Amino acid sequence: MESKVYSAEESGGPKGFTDRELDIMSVLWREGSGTVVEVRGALGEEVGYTTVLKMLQILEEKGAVGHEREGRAYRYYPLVESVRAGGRALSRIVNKIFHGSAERLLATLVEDREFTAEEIARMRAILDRAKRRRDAE
Amino acid sequence: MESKVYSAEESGGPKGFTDRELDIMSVLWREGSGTVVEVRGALGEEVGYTTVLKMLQILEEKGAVGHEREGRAYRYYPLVESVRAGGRALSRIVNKIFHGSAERLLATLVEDREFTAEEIARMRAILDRAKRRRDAE
DNA sequence: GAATGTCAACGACAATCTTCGTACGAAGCC
DNA sequence: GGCTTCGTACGAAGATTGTCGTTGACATTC
Repeated sequence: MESKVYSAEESGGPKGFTDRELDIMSVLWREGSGTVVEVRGALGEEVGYTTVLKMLQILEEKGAVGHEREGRAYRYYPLVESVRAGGRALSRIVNKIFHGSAERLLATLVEDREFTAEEIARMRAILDRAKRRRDAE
Repeated sequence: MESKVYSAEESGGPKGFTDRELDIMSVLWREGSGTVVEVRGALGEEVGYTTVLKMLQILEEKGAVGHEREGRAYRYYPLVESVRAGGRALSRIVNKIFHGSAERLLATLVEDREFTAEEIARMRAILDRAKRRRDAE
């Protein structure tokens, strides 16, 4: 058997993803894994097969994904969690664009989108939970 | 007199900023404006003068900044608002990383940082305001 | 076993980004 | 006038991204 997941070492710098890279990571996060054909399909087949393959190879070199053999093809898996990537991206935005103010980020977020009453309630619940956690210390 | 602000046309695609570009935009947003020397100073002088100048010229070509003459030097101004850039960056993250769920984004945000009671209160106020605005329609 | 189809690997290519070195012009100084 | 200094403009070099075409290895099918 040979279900080992090959991957490049996740060395020093976990930089952000470019647009195309993010497209591909988004598919892998959503679906859990994917072959080249599957990822390309999820992207609407607007890019060539070899392009998707190349991007996956680049992402693998960066340590963002790994692969294992599945029949004749490779199945790729994300190696960085979406939440961690999201956290880094958010940090960057808060610091560089909103000058460290998460409030301003939230204000922009709620201004740009329409939320249902339920969504707002759940977001409040998230804050309340954070507050209780904070107060408990 | 010649206080006109020269700028490239802000044509179609206002894409995101790369890391270095964001560094520079961040300075301009925070300070309001800056000469090459000032921006470079704010960046800790870790990059060469001509590098900063070049980046500003590229940003100008993209329509992100404009400049006017000040003595012998140029003073650069941001032409895109930080809030708009932030909104675009947030959209990208919500869609590609959090699969469209602003709640999950918020959850990640509050998990990654420590907030004071006041901050949490103000963030709740932001949500309450959004809710009232929503209910009023 | 020859043709066809599937799939990864390799390498090429253009487009950025990021970094500067060098050149060039204008202002001030001696 | 000539020198130095301050500042921009130009262009080049290396790295990375993103796009494929082509090739070659295996399987499948006739």
